[in-house]
Amino acid sequence: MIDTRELKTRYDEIKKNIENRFMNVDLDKIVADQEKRAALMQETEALRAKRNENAQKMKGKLDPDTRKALIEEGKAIKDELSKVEAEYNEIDKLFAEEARTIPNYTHPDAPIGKEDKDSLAVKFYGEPTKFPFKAKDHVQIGEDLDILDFDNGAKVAGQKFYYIKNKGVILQMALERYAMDIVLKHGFTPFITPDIAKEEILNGIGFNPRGAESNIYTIEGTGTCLVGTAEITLGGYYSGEIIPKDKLPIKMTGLSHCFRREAGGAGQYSKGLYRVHQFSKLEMFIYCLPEESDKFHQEILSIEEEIFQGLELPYRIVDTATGDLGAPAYRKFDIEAWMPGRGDEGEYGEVTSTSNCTDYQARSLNIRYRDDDGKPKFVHMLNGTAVALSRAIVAILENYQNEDGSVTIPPALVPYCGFDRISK
RNA sequence: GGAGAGAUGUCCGAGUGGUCGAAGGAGCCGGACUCGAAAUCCGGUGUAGUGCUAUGCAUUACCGAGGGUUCGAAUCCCUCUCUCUCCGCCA
Repeated sequence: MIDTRELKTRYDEIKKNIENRFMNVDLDKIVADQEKRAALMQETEALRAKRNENAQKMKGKLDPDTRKALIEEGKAIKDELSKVEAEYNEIDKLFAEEARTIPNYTHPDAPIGKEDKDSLAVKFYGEPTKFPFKAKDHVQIGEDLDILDFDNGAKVAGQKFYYIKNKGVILQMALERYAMDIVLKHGFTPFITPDIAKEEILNGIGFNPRGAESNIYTIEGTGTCLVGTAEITLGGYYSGEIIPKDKLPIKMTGLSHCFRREAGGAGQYSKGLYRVHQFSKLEMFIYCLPEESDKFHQEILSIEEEIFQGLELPYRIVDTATGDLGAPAYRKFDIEAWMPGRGDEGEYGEVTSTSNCTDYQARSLNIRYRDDDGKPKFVHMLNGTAVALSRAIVAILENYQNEDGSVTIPPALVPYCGFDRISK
């Protein structure tokens, strides 16, 4: 969440930001509730001070009458306090919920716009792959080669689940290791994280585990959820902690399964592996000093480029429009790889995403560092995809397909695969 | 899964319902001593709020988390989380 003390001092900026993000947040009501809360807080604290004073008076030996009078006074204070406290708790809870709906501030250079198409393509790498034959999509390629099986995935687990088989398995493992090696070269500490996290962590990262539009699977009666990304488990790792300044930046990379409900996510553009309920992903995560987060955001993006350039896949980088930013993100860059089987003649499809969430998540999760003046301050937190295995496989199968139905393995992956082609 | 023990500040650790934001130690910061250092001695040293006559003063909350009992809770009761020990089961 943002710093609610800034609701008044940066009111116009916050209001404008909500408009730019096309969000439905009633800022004036939140400010009014904040004032109500402050008034009730003062009242509560004054009563508590009276209660404490009354209790102090009763420490020593007292004659029975004085003692009785003090107890009566204490009881009266207690009754009044419990009423005021109840009112305060109600408004406090409401205000906290409302404050959480306010999005993060936005980087001044982020393109302003409502939708996906308002996002700005800031870089193109390589030429979209062309074939002298009619290109197939990855579903057809994968099923023909018997490396992907959607039918049995649906039978056993349901719609949008799949099996990976045969050399497809080796391809996925090769990709994992290939990406891991590149990320490690840049000084990240590797993790395999839990695939489950507590709701409070989800909330702190900015995911809403509840509600009809939630993309999160919750596990009935446990207070926990299946993670949609290792961003959650890596970001929760230091929750509640004060990190010594000299430990920063902390760079982590985590492999996890990712589970997403994707309610209403069917259709042409999300077929096959592109949008599924479960996939594996290697995620990068950085905790750093506030003044360094823009720099590290660029570093994550450049590592993502290194991974996709190494695979020799054409892609573009998109600077995400304000209306498409998640609430925690201050700025977000996506890499969209060329996917020849997407749409009629191929299209770019998202394969990575990196966000600078500044101190928005750190404030909710209470993650701080001790500054030179001895005061704890909130760290900045950034995340980025190293490789989302399912989507990377879409891009590889479609770009490296051959007319005979076989798929050439990208040269960078051959040492990891132990073969250079998948054919029938 | 069963039985038991525990969770206190940066760390270790004491704590009989009121004199406890919390003994004692370590660490850290400042000072004295020293040519300098070590040792020693003296002083200081949590976090998050709120109010105001604002580099300060006052006040509230925080002893794993959340409830409860009480005039008053680190201390008593309940629930939960986590850690440790033993048993069972198991890749």
